[in-house]
Amino acid sequence: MNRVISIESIKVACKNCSLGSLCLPMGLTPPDVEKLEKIIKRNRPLHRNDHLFRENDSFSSLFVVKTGTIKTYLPREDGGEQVLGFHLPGEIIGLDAIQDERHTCSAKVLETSAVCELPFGQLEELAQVIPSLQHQMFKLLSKEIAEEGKMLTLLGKKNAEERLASFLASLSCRFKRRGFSATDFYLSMSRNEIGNYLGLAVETVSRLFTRFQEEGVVRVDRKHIELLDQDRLEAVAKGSLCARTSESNSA
Amino acid sequence: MNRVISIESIKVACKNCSLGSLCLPMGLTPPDVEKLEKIIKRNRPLHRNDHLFRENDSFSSLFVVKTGTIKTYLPREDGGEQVLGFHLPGEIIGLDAIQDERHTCSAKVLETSAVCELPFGQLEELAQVIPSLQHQMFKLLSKEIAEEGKMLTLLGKKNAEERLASFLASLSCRFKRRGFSATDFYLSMSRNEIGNYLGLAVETVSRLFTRFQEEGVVRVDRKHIELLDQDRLEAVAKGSLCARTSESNSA
DNA sequence: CGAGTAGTTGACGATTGTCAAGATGGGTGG
DNA sequence: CCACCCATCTTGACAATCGTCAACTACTCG
Repeated sequence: MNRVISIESIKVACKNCSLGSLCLPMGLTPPDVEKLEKIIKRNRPLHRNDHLFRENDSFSSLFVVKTGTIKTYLPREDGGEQVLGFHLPGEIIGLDAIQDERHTCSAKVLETSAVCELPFGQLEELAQVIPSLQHQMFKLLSKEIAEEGKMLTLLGKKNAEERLASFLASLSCRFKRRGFSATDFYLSMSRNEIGNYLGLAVETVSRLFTRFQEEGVVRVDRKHIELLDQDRLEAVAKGSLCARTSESNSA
Repeated sequence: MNRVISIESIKVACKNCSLGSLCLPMGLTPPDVEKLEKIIKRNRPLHRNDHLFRENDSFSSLFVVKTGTIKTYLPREDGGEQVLGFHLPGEIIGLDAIQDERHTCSAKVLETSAVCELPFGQLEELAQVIPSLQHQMFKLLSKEIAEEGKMLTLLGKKNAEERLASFLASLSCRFKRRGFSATDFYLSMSRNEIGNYLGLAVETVSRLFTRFQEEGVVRVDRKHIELLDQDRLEAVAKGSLCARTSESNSA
Protein backbone atom coordinates (compact mmCIF):
# COMPACT_ATOMS: atom_id res chain seq x y z
CA MET A 1 0.00 0.00 0.00
CA ASN A 2 1.42 3.30 -1.07
CA ARG A 3 1.34 5.63 1.88
CA VAL A 4 2.95 8.55 0.13
CA ILE A 5 0.35 10.89 -1.22
CA SER A 6 1.65 13.91 -3.04
CA ILE A 7 -0.04 17.25 -2.64
CA GLU A 8 -0.53 17.19 -6.36
CA SER A 9 -2.56 14.04 -6.28
CA ILE A 10 -5.07 15.39 -3.84
CA LYS A 11 -5.41 18.76 -5.45
CA VAL A 12 -9.07 19.45 -5.73
CA ALA A 13 -10.32 19.42 -9.28
CA CYS A 14 -13.69 17.81 -9.51
CA LYS A 15 -13.57 17.72 -13.25
CA ASN A 16 -10.45 15.59 -13.18
CA CYS A 17 -11.37 13.65 -10.10
CA SER A 18 -11.14 9.93 -10.37
CA LEU A 19 -14.38 9.66 -8.48
CA GLY A 20 -16.13 10.96 -11.53
CA SER A 21 -19.81 10.31 -11.41
CA LEU A 22 -19.76 8.91 -7.91
CA CYS A 23 -19.50 12.26 -6.24
CA LEU A 24 -21.58 15.36 -5.84
CA PRO A 25 -20.95 17.07 -9.22
CA MET A 26 -22.69 14.24 -10.96
CA GLY A 27 -25.07 15.66 -13.50
CA LEU A 28 -23.90 19.25 -13.21
CA THR A 29 -22.84 21.27 -16.22
CA PRO A 30 -19.14 22.14 -16.51
CA PRO A 31 -19.62 25.78 -15.50
CA ASP A 32 -21.57 24.69 -12.44
CA VAL A 33 -18.89 22.21 -11.53
CA GLU A 34 -16.40 25.06 -11.63
CA LYS A 35 -18.47 27.09 -9.19
CA LEU A 36 -18.60 24.08 -6.95
CA GLU A 37 -14.87 23.60 -7.14
CA LYS A 38 -14.33 27.10 -5.88
CA ILE A 39 -15.88 26.38 -2.52
CA ILE A 40 -14.22 23.04 -1.96
CA LYS A 41 -11.36 23.04 0.48
CA ARG A 42 -8.32 20.90 0.09
CA ASN A 43 -7.40 19.00 3.21
CA ARG A 44 -4.13 17.45 4.23
CA PRO A 45 -4.10 13.68 4.18
CA LEU A 46 -5.47 12.10 7.30
CA HIS A 47 -3.78 9.30 9.15
CA ARG A 48 -5.00 6.19 10.85
CA ASN A 49 -6.89 6.97 14.05
CA ASP A 50 -7.26 10.66 13.26
CA HIS A 51 -10.71 12.02 13.89
CA LEU A 52 -12.38 13.96 11.14
CA PHE A 53 -14.89 15.13 13.71
CA ARG A 54 -16.42 13.92 16.93
CA GLU A 55 -19.94 13.70 18.22
CA ASN A 56 -21.22 17.13 19.27
CA ASP A 57 -18.59 19.01 17.32
CA SER A 58 -20.20 21.96 15.65
CA PHE A 59 -20.97 21.27 12.04
CA SER A 60 -19.76 23.41 9.21
CA SER A 61 -18.79 21.09 6.38
CA LEU A 62 -19.65 17.90 4.65
CA PHE A 63 -16.79 15.64 3.66
CA VAL A 64 -16.33 13.43 0.65
CA VAL A 65 -13.87 10.59 0.97
CA LYS A 66 -11.34 10.82 -1.85
CA THR A 67 -9.11 7.92 -0.85
CA GLY A 68 -8.99 5.59 2.13
CA THR A 69 -11.72 4.54 4.54
CA ILE A 70 -13.50 6.42 7.27
CA LYS A 71 -15.58 4.88 10.01
CA THR A 72 -18.53 6.66 11.58
CA TYR A 73 -19.71 5.58 14.98
CA LEU A 74 -21.90 6.51 17.87
CA PRO A 75 -20.76 6.37 21.48
CA ARG A 76 -23.08 4.13 23.49
CA GLU A 77 -24.44 4.60 26.96
CA ASP A 78 -22.37 1.72 28.24
CA GLY A 79 -19.11 3.28 27.10
CA GLY A 80 -18.80 1.12 24.03
CA GLU A 81 -19.48 2.31 20.53
CA GLN A 82 -21.86 1.51 17.71
CA VAL A 83 -20.28 1.50 14.27
CA LEU A 84 -22.66 3.19 11.84
CA GLY A 85 -20.78 2.68 8.63
CA PHE A 86 -17.55 2.45 6.69
CA HIS A 87 -17.14 5.13 4.06
CA LEU A 88 -15.23 4.50 0.88
CA PRO A 89 -14.06 6.94 -1.80
CA GLY A 90 -16.95 8.89 -3.27
CA GLU A 91 -19.09 8.57 -0.19
CA ILE A 92 -20.24 11.58 1.75
CA ILE A 93 -19.99 12.06 5.49
CA GLY A 94 -21.75 14.48 7.76
CA LEU A 95 -25.26 14.54 6.34
CA ASP A 96 -26.67 13.70 9.74
CA ALA A 97 -25.31 16.94 11.16
CA ILE A 98 -27.27 19.38 9.02
CA GLN A 99 -30.32 19.16 11.22
CA ASP A 100 -29.00 20.95 14.26
CA GLU A 101 -25.56 22.05 13.13
CA ARG A 102 -23.90 19.57 15.40
CA HIS A 103 -22.39 16.24 14.50
CA THR A 104 -24.41 13.38 15.86
CA CYS A 105 -21.65 10.84 15.36
CA SER A 106 -17.88 10.63 15.29
CA ALA A 107 -15.75 9.93 12.23
CA LYS A 108 -12.45 8.14 12.56
CA VAL A 109 -9.86 7.40 9.90
CA LEU A 110 -9.13 3.70 9.42
CA GLU A 111 -6.24 4.03 6.97
CA THR A 112 -4.40 6.94 5.42
CA SER A 113 -7.13 8.88 3.69
CA ALA A 114 -7.89 12.11 1.91
CA VAL A 115 -11.14 14.00 1.94
CA CYS A 116 -12.70 16.96 0.19
CA GLU A 117 -14.31 19.47 2.48
CA LEU A 118 -17.54 21.15 1.41
CA PRO A 119 -18.49 24.12 3.58
CA PHE A 120 -22.18 23.55 3.92
CA GLY A 121 -23.23 27.17 4.17
CA GLN A 122 -21.64 27.94 0.85
CA LEU A 123 -22.99 24.74 -0.61
CA GLU A 124 -26.50 25.81 0.35
CA GLU A 125 -26.02 29.22 -1.22
CA LEU A 126 -24.82 27.58 -4.37
CA ALA A 127 -27.74 25.18 -4.37
CA GLN A 128 -29.98 28.19 -4.13
CA VAL A 129 -28.82 29.44 -7.51
CA ILE A 130 -28.09 26.14 -9.25
CA PRO A 131 -31.30 24.10 -9.38
CA SER A 132 -29.55 20.97 -10.51
CA LEU A 133 -27.23 21.16 -7.51
CA GLN A 134 -30.16 21.51 -5.17
CA HIS A 135 -31.75 18.53 -6.82
CA GLN A 136 -28.54 16.57 -6.64
CA MET A 137 -28.27 17.26 -2.93
CA PHE A 138 -31.81 16.16 -2.27
CA LYS A 139 -31.07 12.97 -4.13
CA LEU A 140 -27.93 12.44 -2.12
CA LEU A 141 -29.72 12.76 1.18
CA SER A 142 -32.56 10.65 -0.09
CA LYS A 143 -30.23 7.89 -1.13
CA GLU A 144 -28.81 7.74 2.35
CA ILE A 145 -32.31 7.36 3.73
CA ALA A 146 -33.25 4.66 1.23
CA GLU A 147 -30.14 2.67 2.11
CA GLU A 148 -31.26 2.43 5.69
CA GLY A 149 -33.94 -0.11 4.90
CA LYS A 150 -31.41 -2.70 3.81
CA MET A 151 -29.48 -2.34 7.02
CA LEU A 152 -32.62 -2.68 9.11
CA THR A 153 -33.48 -5.87 7.28
CA LEU A 154 -29.97 -7.13 7.78
CA LEU A 155 -29.98 -6.49 11.52
CA GLY A 156 -33.59 -7.40 12.06
CA LYS A 157 -33.92 -10.62 10.12
CA LYS A 158 -30.64 -12.04 8.87
CA ASN A 159 -28.55 -14.54 10.73
CA ALA A 160 -24.82 -14.23 11.27
CA GLU A 161 -23.87 -15.99 8.07
CA GLU A 162 -26.17 -13.86 5.95
CA ARG A 163 -24.92 -10.70 7.60
CA LEU A 164 -21.27 -11.32 6.91
CA ALA A 165 -21.96 -12.46 3.37
CA SER A 166 -24.01 -9.31 2.78
CA PHE A 167 -21.20 -7.23 4.16
CA LEU A 168 -18.63 -8.76 1.86
CA ALA A 169 -20.95 -8.52 -1.12
CA SER A 170 -21.58 -4.87 -0.38
CA LEU A 171 -17.88 -4.09 -0.14
CA SER A 172 -17.22 -5.99 -3.33
CA CYS A 173 -19.86 -4.05 -5.17
CA ARG A 174 -18.64 -0.71 -3.90
CA PHE A 175 -15.01 -1.47 -4.75
CA LYS A 176 -16.04 -2.48 -8.22
CA ARG A 177 -17.88 0.76 -8.88
CA ARG A 178 -14.71 2.60 -7.90
CA GLY A 179 -12.61 0.69 -10.35
CA PHE A 180 -11.00 -1.66 -7.86
CA SER A 181 -11.19 -5.41 -7.98
CA ALA A 182 -14.51 -6.81 -6.90
CA THR A 183 -12.96 -10.09 -5.86
CA ASP A 184 -9.65 -9.17 -4.27
CA PHE A 185 -9.40 -6.48 -1.67
CA TYR A 186 -8.14 -5.54 1.75
CA LEU A 187 -10.31 -4.86 4.74
CA SER A 188 -9.36 -1.63 6.41
CA MET A 189 -11.42 -2.38 9.47
CA SER A 190 -10.79 -4.87 12.26
CA ARG A 191 -12.86 -7.97 12.95
CA ASN A 192 -14.08 -6.20 16.01
CA GLU A 193 -15.38 -3.30 13.96
CA ILE A 194 -17.03 -5.62 11.48
CA GLY A 195 -18.76 -7.48 14.27
CA ASN A 196 -19.83 -4.27 15.93
CA TYR A 197 -21.26 -2.98 12.66
CA LEU A 198 -23.12 -6.21 11.93
CA GLY A 199 -24.42 -6.74 15.43
CA LEU A 200 -22.25 -9.83 16.00
CA ALA A 201 -19.55 -10.82 18.45
CA VAL A 202 -15.98 -10.72 17.18
CA GLU A 203 -15.70 -14.43 17.72
CA THR A 204 -18.67 -15.08 15.48
CA VAL A 205 -17.13 -13.03 12.70
CA SER A 206 -13.87 -14.88 13.05
CA ARG A 207 -15.57 -18.27 12.97
CA LEU A 208 -17.56 -17.32 9.91
CA PHE A 209 -14.49 -16.22 7.99
CA THR A 210 -13.01 -19.60 8.76
CA ARG A 211 -16.16 -21.38 7.71
CA PHE A 212 -16.56 -19.41 4.48
CA GLN A 213 -13.00 -20.31 3.67
CA GLU A 214 -13.55 -23.98 4.40
CA GLU A 215 -16.57 -23.91 2.12
CA GLY A 216 -14.48 -22.41 -0.65
CA VAL A 217 -16.48 -19.21 -0.89
CA VAL A 218 -13.62 -16.92 0.01
CA ARG A 219 -9.93 -17.02 0.71
CA VAL A 220 -9.03 -15.08 3.82
CA ASP A 221 -5.58 -14.10 4.89
CA ARG A 222 -5.68 -11.64 7.70
CA LYS A 223 -7.11 -8.48 6.10
CA HIS A 224 -6.77 -9.78 2.58
CA ILE A 225 -9.98 -11.11 1.06
CA GLU A 226 -10.47 -12.98 -2.17
CA LEU A 227 -13.96 -13.86 -3.26
CA LEU A 228 -13.81 -17.25 -4.92
CA ASP A 229 -17.49 -17.80 -5.53
CA GLN A 230 -19.46 -14.61 -5.82
CA ASP A 231 -22.70 -16.29 -6.82
CA ARG A 232 -22.60 -18.44 -3.76
CA LEU A 233 -21.77 -15.44 -1.61
CA GLU A 234 -24.74 -13.53 -2.99
CA ALA A 235 -26.94 -16.53 -2.40
CA VAL A 236 -25.82 -16.80 1.21
CA ALA A 237 -26.32 -13.06 1.65
CA LYS A 238 -29.90 -13.34 0.48
CA GLY A 239 -30.57 -16.31 2.68
CA SER A 240 -31.61 -18.32 -0.35
CA LEU A 241 -29.18 -21.04 0.56
CA CYS A 242 -29.40 -23.69 3.24
CA ALA A 243 -33.09 -24.37 2.77
CA ARG A 244 -34.49 -21.95 5.25
CA THR A 245 -38.13 -21.60 4.38
CA SER A 246 -38.76 -19.10 7.12
CA GLU A 247 -41.95 -17.12 6.88
CA SER A 248 -41.39 -15.42 10.19
CA ASN A 249 -43.26 -12.25 10.96
CA SER A 250 -44.52 -12.11 7.45
CA ALA A 251 -47.67 -10.17 8.15
CA MET B 1 -61.98 6.19 18.59
CA ASN B 2 -63.81 8.63 16.37
CA ARG B 3 -63.76 7.31 12.86
CA VAL B 4 -65.73 10.13 11.35
CA ILE B 5 -63.48 12.76 9.91
CA SER B 6 -65.21 15.69 8.32
CA ILE B 7 -63.85 17.20 5.15
CA GLU B 8 -63.62 20.41 7.07
CA SER B 9 -61.24 19.00 9.61
CA ILE B 10 -58.74 17.87 7.03
CA LYS B 11 -58.85 21.04 4.99
CA VAL B 12 -55.31 22.02 4.38
CA ALA B 13 -54.32 25.19 6.13
CA CYS B 14 -50.82 24.98 7.44
CA LYS B 15 -51.17 28.09 9.44
CA ASN B 16 -54.02 26.64 11.42
CA CYS B 17 -52.74 23.11 11.45
CA SER B 18 -52.60 21.44 14.78
CA LEU B 19 -49.26 20.03 13.87
CA GLY B 20 -47.82 23.48 14.20
CA SER B 21 -44.11 23.44 14.51
CA LEU B 22 -43.80 19.71 13.92
CA CYS B 23 -44.29 19.96 10.22
CA LEU B 24 -42.51 21.39 7.25
CA PRO B 25 -43.53 25.07 7.53
CA MET B 26 -41.63 25.32 10.77
CA GLY B 27 -39.53 28.44 10.70
CA LEU B 28 -41.06 29.90 7.57
CA THR B 29 -42.50 33.39 7.44
CA PRO B 30 -46.28 33.69 7.04
CA PRO B 31 -46.09 34.74 3.36
CA ASP B 32 -43.86 31.76 2.63
CA VAL B 33 -46.23 29.45 4.44
CA GLU B 34 -48.98 30.71 2.18
CA LYS B 35 -46.99 29.87 -0.92
CA LEU B 36 -46.43 26.43 0.49
CA GLU B 37 -50.11 25.99 1.21
CA LYS B 38 -50.90 26.62 -2.41
CA ILE B 39 -49.09 23.54 -3.58
CA ILE B 40 -50.37 21.19 -0.93
CA LYS B 41 -53.08 18.82 -2.03
CA ARG B 42 -55.91 17.74 0.13
CA ASN B 43 -56.46 14.01 0.22
CA ARG B 44 -59.47 12.04 1.19
CA PRO B 45 -59.13 10.19 4.46
CA LEU B 46 -57.42 6.86 4.17
CA HIS B 47 -58.70 3.67 5.71
CA ARG B 48 -57.07 0.77 7.42
CA ASN B 49 -55.10 -1.39 4.99
CA ASP B 50 -55.14 1.22 2.23
CA HIS B 51 -51.83 1.72 0.56
CA LEU B 52 -50.51 5.23 0.22
CA PHE B 53 -47.99 3.87 -2.25
CA ARG B 54 -46.17 0.66 -2.97
CA GLU B 55 -42.58 -0.20 -3.62
CA ASN B 56 -41.62 0.75 -7.18
CA ASP B 57 -44.52 3.12 -7.63
CA SER B 58 -43.29 6.19 -9.38
CA PHE B 59 -42.68 9.03 -6.98
CA SER B 60 -44.26 12.41 -7.28
CA SER B 61 -45.15 13.55 -3.80
CA LEU B 62 -44.08 13.51 -0.22
CA PHE B 63 -46.75 12.92 2.39
CA VAL B 64 -47.15 14.33 5.84
CA VAL B 65 -49.28 12.38 8.24
CA LYS B 66 -51.97 14.62 9.66
CA THR B 67 -53.85 12.08 11.72
CA GLY B 68 -53.56 8.35 12.20
CA THR B 69 -50.61 6.03 11.70
CA ILE B 70 -48.88 4.81 8.60
CA LYS B 71 -46.50 1.92 8.39
CA THR B 72 -43.66 1.77 5.90
CA TYR B 73 -42.19 -1.57 5.01
CA LEU B 74 -39.94 -3.36 2.59
CA PRO B 75 -40.87 -6.65 0.94
CA ARG B 76 -38.21 -9.26 1.70
CA GLU B 77 -36.73 -11.86 -0.57
CA ASP B 78 -38.43 -14.62 1.38
CA GLY B 79 -41.87 -13.17 0.80
CA GLY B 80 -42.15 -11.66 4.23
CA GLU B 81 -41.79 -8.00 4.98
CA GLN B 82 -39.50 -5.75 6.97
CA VAL B 83 -41.25 -2.97 8.82
CA LEU B 84 -39.20 0.21 8.50
CA GLY B 85 -41.20 2.49 10.70
CA PHE B 86 -44.48 3.73 12.06
CA HIS B 87 -45.32 7.27 11.14
CA LEU B 88 -47.33 9.48 13.42
CA PRO B 89 -48.89 12.89 12.77
CA GLY B 90 -46.31 15.44 11.70
CA GLU B 91 -43.97 12.85 10.28
CA ILE B 92 -43.02 12.83 6.63
CA ILE B 93 -43.10 9.86 4.32
CA GLY B 94 -41.46 9.31 0.99
CA LEU B 95 -38.06 10.93 1.46
CA ASP B 96 -36.37 7.73 0.36
CA ALA B 97 -37.98 8.00 -3.07
CA ILE B 98 -36.41 11.28 -4.16
CA GLN B 99 -33.25 9.58 -5.28
CA ASP B 100 -34.58 7.76 -8.29
CA GLU B 101 -38.15 8.94 -8.45
CA ARG B 102 -39.44 5.59 -7.42
CA HIS B 103 -40.64 4.51 -4.03
CA THR B 104 -38.24 2.10 -2.37
CA CYS B 105 -40.77 0.96 0.21
CA SER B 106 -44.49 0.55 0.62
CA ALA B 107 -46.70 2.60 2.91
CA LYS B 108 -49.79 1.07 4.46
CA VAL B 109 -52.44 2.69 6.60
CA LEU B 110 -52.84 1.16 10.06
CA GLU B 111 -55.87 3.14 11.20
CA THR B 112 -58.07 5.74 9.59
CA SER B 113 -55.66 8.48 8.68
CA ALA B 114 -55.33 11.72 6.79
CA VAL B 115 -52.28 12.99 4.99
CA CYS B 116 -51.13 16.15 3.26
CA GLU B 117 -49.65 15.61 -0.15
CA LEU B 118 -46.70 17.71 -1.23
CA PRO B 119 -45.92 17.44 -4.93
CA PHE B 120 -42.17 17.23 -4.82
CA GLY B 121 -41.47 18.97 -8.11
CA GLN B 122 -43.35 22.04 -6.97
CA LEU B 123 -41.76 21.80 -3.57
CA GLU B 124 -38.33 21.89 -5.15
CA GLU B 125 -39.25 24.90 -7.25
CA LEU B 126 -40.46 26.65 -4.18
CA ALA B 127 -37.32 25.73 -2.27
CA GLN B 128 -35.38 27.27 -5.10
CA VAL B 129 -36.83 30.67 -4.36
CA ILE B 130 -37.36 30.42 -0.62
CA PRO B 131 -33.98 29.83 1.00
CA SER B 132 -35.44 29.04 4.37
CA LEU B 133 -37.59 26.34 2.81
CA GLN B 134 -34.58 24.79 1.14
CA HIS B 135 -32.80 24.84 4.45
CA GLN B 136 -35.78 23.40 6.21
CA MET B 137 -35.91 20.54 3.75
CA PHE B 138 -32.24 19.77 4.14
CA LYS B 139 -32.76 19.66 7.86
CA LEU B 140 -35.72 17.36 7.47
CA LEU B 141 -33.78 14.87 5.40
CA SER B 142 -30.79 15.18 7.70
CA LYS B 143 -32.89 14.43 10.72
CA GLU B 144 -34.10 11.25 9.15
CA ILE B 145 -30.49 10.22 8.58
CA ALA B 146 -29.44 11.10 12.10
CA GLU B 147 -32.27 9.01 13.53
CA GLU B 148 -30.94 5.93 11.84
CA GLY B 149 -28.06 5.59 14.26
CA LYS B 150 -30.38 4.97 17.18
CA MET B 151 -32.14 2.20 15.34
CA LEU B 152 -28.87 0.55 14.38
CA THR B 153 -27.80 0.59 18.01
CA LEU B 154 -31.13 -0.85 19.03
CA LEU B 155 -30.98 -3.70 16.55
CA GLY B 156 -27.27 -4.27 16.85
CA LYS B 157 -26.75 -4.23 20.58
CA LYS B 158 -29.92 -4.23 22.59
CA ASN B 159 -31.65 -7.30 23.89
CA ALA B 160 -35.36 -7.97 23.55
CA GLU B 161 -36.31 -6.22 26.78
CA GLU B 162 -34.36 -3.10 25.91
CA ARG B 163 -35.82 -3.02 22.43
CA LEU B 164 -39.43 -3.11 23.52
CA ALA B 165 -38.81 -0.59 26.28
CA SER B 166 -37.11 1.72 23.78
CA PHE B 167 -40.04 1.34 21.45
CA LEU B 168 -42.59 2.26 24.09
CA ALA B 169 -40.47 5.16 25.29
CA SER B 170 -40.17 6.45 21.75
CA LEU B 171 -43.90 6.28 21.15
CA SER B 172 -44.55 7.96 24.46
CA CYS B 173 -42.22 10.80 23.60
CA ARG B 174 -43.71 11.29 20.16
CA PHE B 175 -47.28 11.27 21.45
CA LYS B 176 -46.36 13.82 24.05
CA ARG B 177 -44.90 16.22 21.49
CA ARG B 178 -48.16 15.99 19.60
CA GLY B 179 -50.22 16.91 22.61
CA PHE B 180 -51.44 13.43 23.44
CA SER B 181 -50.89 11.63 26.69
CA ALA B 182 -47.37 10.33 27.15
CA THR B 183 -48.53 7.63 29.51
CA ASP B 184 -51.81 6.42 28.10
CA PHE B 185 -52.18 5.51 24.46
CA TYR B 186 -53.34 2.95 21.96
CA LEU B 187 -51.08 0.96 19.72
CA SER B 188 -52.23 1.08 16.15
CA MET B 189 -49.93 -1.73 15.10
CA SER B 190 -50.17 -5.44 15.83
CA ARG B 191 -47.76 -7.40 18.02
CA ASN B 192 -46.55 -8.99 14.85
CA GLU B 193 -45.66 -5.63 13.36
CA ILE B 194 -43.94 -4.53 16.54
CA GLY B 195 -41.87 -7.68 16.59
CA ASN B 196 -41.03 -7.37 12.94
CA TYR B 197 -39.93 -3.78 13.44
CA LEU B 198 -37.81 -4.61 16.48
CA GLY B 199 -36.27 -7.76 15.06
CA LEU B 200 -38.10 -10.01 17.52
CA ALA B 201 -40.55 -12.88 17.26
CA VAL B 202 -44.19 -12.11 18.03
CA GLU B 203 -44.05 -14.50 20.94
CA THR B 204 -41.17 -12.60 22.47
CA VAL B 205 -43.07 -9.33 22.24
CA SER B 206 -46.09 -10.91 23.81
CA ARG B 207 -44.09 -12.40 26.67
CA LEU B 208 -42.36 -9.08 27.31
CA PHE B 209 -45.62 -7.19 27.53
CA THR B 210 -46.74 -9.71 30.10
CA ARG B 211 -43.47 -9.41 32.00
CA PHE B 212 -43.45 -5.60 31.96
CA GLN B 213 -46.96 -5.70 33.34
CA GLU B 214 -46.02 -8.14 36.09
CA GLU B 215 -43.14 -5.87 37.02
CA GLY B 216 -45.53 -2.93 37.28
CA VAL B 217 -43.86 -0.92 34.56
CA VAL B 218 -46.88 -0.81 32.29
CA ARG B 219 -50.48 -1.83 32.21
CA VAL B 220 -51.41 -3.59 29.02
CA ASP B 221 -54.87 -4.34 27.81
CA ARG B 222 -54.83 -5.49 24.27
CA LYS B 223 -53.82 -2.36 22.30
CA HIS B 224 -54.23 -0.05 25.23
CA ILE B 225 -51.00 0.89 26.97
CA GLU B 226 -50.51 2.75 30.22
CA LEU B 227 -47.03 3.58 31.33
CA LEU B 228 -46.92 3.26 35.10
CA ASP B 229 -43.24 3.87 35.69
CA GLN B 230 -41.61 5.93 33.00
CA ASP B 231 -38.28 6.24 34.77
CA ARG B 232 -37.99 2.52 35.03
CA LEU B 233 -39.00 2.13 31.41
CA GLU B 234 -36.31 4.58 30.33
CA ALA B 235 -33.79 2.76 32.45
CA VAL B 236 -34.67 -0.57 30.90
CA ALA B 237 -34.52 1.00 27.44
CA LYS B 238 -31.00 2.22 28.08
CA GLY B 239 -29.92 -1.11 29.46
CA SER B 240 -28.88 0.57 32.67
CA LEU B 241 -30.97 -1.84 34.64
CA CYS B 242 -30.39 -5.47 35.50
CA ALA B 243 -26.68 -5.10 36.16
CA ARG B 244 -25.38 -5.79 32.72
CA THR B 245 -21.87 -4.41 32.68
CA SER B 246 -21.32 -5.39 29.09
CA GLU B 247 -18.33 -3.86 27.37
CA SER B 248 -18.84 -5.94 24.28
CA ASN B 249 -17.24 -4.82 21.05
CA SER B 250 -16.21 -1.60 22.66
CA ALA B 251 -13.20 -1.00 20.47
C1' DC C 1 -73.26 -17.16 15.94
C1' DG C 2 -69.36 -18.99 13.78
C1' DA C 3 -64.93 -18.55 11.74
C1' DG C 4 -60.70 -16.73 11.34
C1' DT C 5 -57.15 -13.69 12.91
C1' DA C 6 -54.42 -11.98 16.64
C1' DG C 7 -52.53 -12.76 20.97
C1' DT C 8 -50.83 -15.63 24.87
C1' DT C 9 -48.39 -19.28 27.07
C1' DG C 10 -45.44 -23.38 27.44
C1' DA C 11 -41.77 -26.55 26.07
C1' DC C 12 -37.77 -27.10 23.56
C1' DG C 13 -33.71 -26.33 20.78
C1' DA C 14 -30.43 -23.72 18.17
C1' DT C 15 -27.89 -19.86 17.17
C1' DT C 16 -24.89 -16.90 18.95
C1' DG C 17 -22.77 -14.50 22.90
C1' DT C 18 -19.54 -15.11 26.73
C1' DC C 19 -15.47 -16.61 28.90
C1' DA C 20 -10.97 -18.39 28.53
C1' DA C 21 -6.82 -19.79 26.46
C1' DG C 22 -3.76 -19.74 22.84
C1' DA C 23 -1.81 -18.20 18.21
C1' DT C 24 -0.32 -14.79 15.09
C1' DG C 25 1.74 -10.81 13.58
C1' DG C 26 3.03 -5.99 13.48
C1' DG C 27 5.48 -2.47 15.68
C1' DT C 28 8.93 -0.69 18.74
C1' DG C 29 13.00 -0.27 21.18
C1' DG C 30 17.28 -2.00 22.53
C1' DC D 1 18.29 -6.69 13.10
C1' DC D 2 16.38 -9.22 16.42
C1' DA D 3 13.43 -9.90 20.21
C1' DC D 4 9.88 -8.79 22.88
C1' DC D 5 5.23 -7.12 23.63
C1' DC D 6 0.76 -6.09 22.92
C1' DA D 7 -3.19 -5.94 20.15
C1' DT D 8 -5.77 -8.66 17.16
C1' DC D 9 -7.42 -12.82 15.82
C1' DT D 10 -8.63 -17.66 16.31
C1' DT D 11 -10.50 -21.66 18.46
C1' DG D 12 -12.95 -24.28 21.98
C1' DA D 13 -16.34 -25.10 25.65
C1' DC D 14 -20.35 -23.63 27.65
C1' DA D 15 -24.53 -21.03 28.60
C1' DA D 16 -28.41 -18.12 27.65
C1' DT D 17 -31.38 -15.61 25.05
C1' DC D 18 -34.59 -15.90 21.84
C1' DG D 19 -36.84 -18.26 17.90
C1' DT D 20 -39.68 -22.18 16.63
C1' DC D 21 -43.46 -25.23 17.14
C1' DA D 22 -47.74 -26.19 19.13
C1' DA D 23 -51.87 -25.64 21.61
C1' DC D 24 -55.12 -22.74 23.46
C1' DT D 25 -57.73 -18.37 24.23
C1' DA D 26 -60.02 -14.22 23.00
C1' DC D 27 -61.43 -10.79 19.93
C1' DT D 28 -63.44 -9.03 15.76
C1' DC D 29 -66.06 -9.08 11.89
C1' DG D 30 -69.15 -10.70 8.67
